[in-house]
Amino acid sequence: MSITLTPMIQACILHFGEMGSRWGINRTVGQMYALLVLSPEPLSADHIADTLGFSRSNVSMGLKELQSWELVRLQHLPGDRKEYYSAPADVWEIAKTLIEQRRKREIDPTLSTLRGLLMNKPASPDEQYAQQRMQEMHDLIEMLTLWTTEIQRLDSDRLQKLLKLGNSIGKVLDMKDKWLSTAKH
Amino acid sequence: MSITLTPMIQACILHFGEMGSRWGINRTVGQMYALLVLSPEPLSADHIADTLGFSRSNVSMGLKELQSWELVRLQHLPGDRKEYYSAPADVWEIAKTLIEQRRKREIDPTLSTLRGLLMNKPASPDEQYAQQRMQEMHDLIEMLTLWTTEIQRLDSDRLQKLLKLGNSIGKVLDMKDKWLSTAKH
DNA sequence: CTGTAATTTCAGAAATTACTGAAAATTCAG
DNA sequence: CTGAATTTTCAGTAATTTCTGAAATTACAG
Repeated sequence: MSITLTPMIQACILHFGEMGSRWGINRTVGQMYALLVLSPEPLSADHIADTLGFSRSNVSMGLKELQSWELVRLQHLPGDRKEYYSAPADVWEIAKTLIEQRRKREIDPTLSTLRGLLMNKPASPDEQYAQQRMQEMHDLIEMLTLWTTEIQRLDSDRLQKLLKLGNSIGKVLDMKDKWLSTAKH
Repeated sequence: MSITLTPMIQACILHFGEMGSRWGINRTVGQMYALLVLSPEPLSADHIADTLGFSRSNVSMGLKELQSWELVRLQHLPGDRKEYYSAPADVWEIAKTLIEQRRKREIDPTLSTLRGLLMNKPASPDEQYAQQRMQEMHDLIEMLTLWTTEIQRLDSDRLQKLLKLGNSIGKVLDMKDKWLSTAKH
């Protein structure tokens, strides 16, 4: 039989449900996903509903949402008509998906909204000032986005190495620093 | 008189209210902050309430929340008994504060929860697998946190330069890459 | 002090979001 | 096809979150 909720696993699921809800993700959907991530085997919707004590329909909607985020894979087990769901086995894979989806849904629209507003000629000193701030926001967001895009290119192996190197990331940034100060622009 | 809501400014405020609510920030609080950021002058709570059409008490609570996030400064204008609020003039400053606060409120507790759970000896294969995933999550979050900590050290000027250099950030990461592949660990 | 201006608190109303059960739709073995 | 197993939809309810107005508190000029 599939995964059981020991107190330890339960605690983890509750925590991530809570965290999810602080980041705009429905608490029960967060719990469902935590369960999937912690489970060594794919789970059926029924099993999720039973384990977490949610209605079957709630689980159905939650899974639909997780699919729209591309966070779960759907698979059929041979000789079983039920559908089974699983999360990627690689945490970094999950994080990358989250970042990517969040960009598509929130960052990109924000950037294009800002660009749209910045097309207008300022009609007052207030608007002129406001546009200044909008430009700054736009540029900052765009830069941070570029940055994370680069980081997302790293595969898990590469990341693993970085992980082991620990915070010598500092050194990397020092290098960048040095390079920056000599670059002429 | 203080800032007026032209359609352009209004649109920006509405957008950020909407975005805020997707990231766990109350819509009206998001709007209040957008207004403060876009305003060249500090604003009184009354002015915010009038401009955005919120009740005075809602504004009071919103400002209290923004203060708890350390996102606004409170100041008194000479010869006026009212309190005036303003956002930092520097967008990067704002972003850094947001990151820092979010870390304090969500990331740190998550890391220590995970560490706590990882202290327990696994009592079943399920728990053993679950702990493996928890360890991976912990390490990934810790690493990304270290990373952003480094980035947060950059001051606005430094960032400005990076901004102007555009996406040659790619080059920086290539350098890191090269360095990584030669490093022996 | 006193009185007025300003701010905060908080109980309840309003709005939003989440969840459920029943019914509809889909899937697929036979 | 048929019908049982499974999943989805959705209208209504429950729960949560947000917002307000009235009252309480605080701040301070005179």
